[in-house]
Amino acid sequence: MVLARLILGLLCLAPMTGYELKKHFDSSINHFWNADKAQIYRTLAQLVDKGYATVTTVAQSNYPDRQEHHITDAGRQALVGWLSDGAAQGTERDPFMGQVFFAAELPREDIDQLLTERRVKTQAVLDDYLSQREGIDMRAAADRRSFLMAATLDHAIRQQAAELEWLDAVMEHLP
Amino acid sequence: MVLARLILGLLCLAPMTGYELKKHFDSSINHFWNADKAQIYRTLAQLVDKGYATVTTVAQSNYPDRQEHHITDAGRQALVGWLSDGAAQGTERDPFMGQVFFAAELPREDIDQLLTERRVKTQAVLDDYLSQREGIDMRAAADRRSFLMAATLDHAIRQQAAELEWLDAVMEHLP
DNA sequence: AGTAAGTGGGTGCAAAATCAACTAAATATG
DNA sequence: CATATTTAGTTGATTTTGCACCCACTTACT
Repeated sequence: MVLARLILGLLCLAPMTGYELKKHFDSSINHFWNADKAQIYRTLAQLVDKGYATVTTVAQSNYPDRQEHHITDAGRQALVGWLSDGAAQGTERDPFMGQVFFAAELPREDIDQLLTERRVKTQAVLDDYLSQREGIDMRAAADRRSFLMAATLDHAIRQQAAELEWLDAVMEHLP
Repeated sequence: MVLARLILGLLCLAPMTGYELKKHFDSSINHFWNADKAQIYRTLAQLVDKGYATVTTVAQSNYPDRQEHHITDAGRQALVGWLSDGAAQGTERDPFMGQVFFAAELPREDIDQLLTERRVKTQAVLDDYLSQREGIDMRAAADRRSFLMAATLDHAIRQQAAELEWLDAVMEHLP
């Protein structure tokens, strides 16, 4: 359901193929959502037969035909409906915290390793987000759309930074 | 998969019924995972027929029989295997950030309302976490197990606090 | 006396998500 | 020249999750 709305959101910015949607998910949406391509294509099909999008086949000289998906007015309404229906509350879900919660089953050095490993990964994710942000933040304050999109990336950056601080605190005080 | 490990982790602390597991999820695990009770009972059944747990029916005078689930050695090994298999990296997934990402489709006052509403909810979640922490932090530094369990709650608290700061920043600078 | 909430355990079903493979041509890289 | 990678989309099988319902009995509330 959320995926359907996110796809509508992207189609609202520009008509797109499933393939392009997948690339957007991998590049700009990845900090708060991701999706398997099979799931994207199937959701796209659902959107079409609900009347939220239409398809037009665009032939290309060298590459396969593009199945361009265009949002309809009904689709735009559905999107706005979702946005107006109140702030969503996603259920927290982090397998790593589960590992930490039960990490006492491991010997001390393995716990340290677990935390260190996560620290490396978190730092890598943070670096990725920071480099993503470099491309946008100059004109981000300009229009509202860009500002809000950049803001979600900032959120992810803050979350990763907070996690690094937490990891350091845990590693320092672990008895 | 993750749910199965979390259940094993809880069974590792003490033998339990599905009902008790659900209560643990709702009270102490909720800041990083939650689970439907149907899902818990089914996963429990899977654990039993994989040989990771055994059931013993304990009759009670007044209340229904308890199907007490005990972790086996194989179960303990599976748990430790998961913990040793490297730090998990959960895929970020927050529908609210999706709403923010596309919020420019809404008129300005609706955006403010969306953010304000989320702020209220986030504050409520934070308050809940803070009150949960009050019951544990005195002896939390004592043994490693309690420390690690409390640490995951601290993580959730930091995340919620970071989100509040972010929300305030967004509301202040939104063009 | 009647209703709610708690204890304990389930079933059925439908969405949603994941994994893996398969098609098929073009272009880039070694 | 051979092997990836990119473009574009599809199918099948399986797992995970969520929601709604059902049983039966007990204690607490009003």
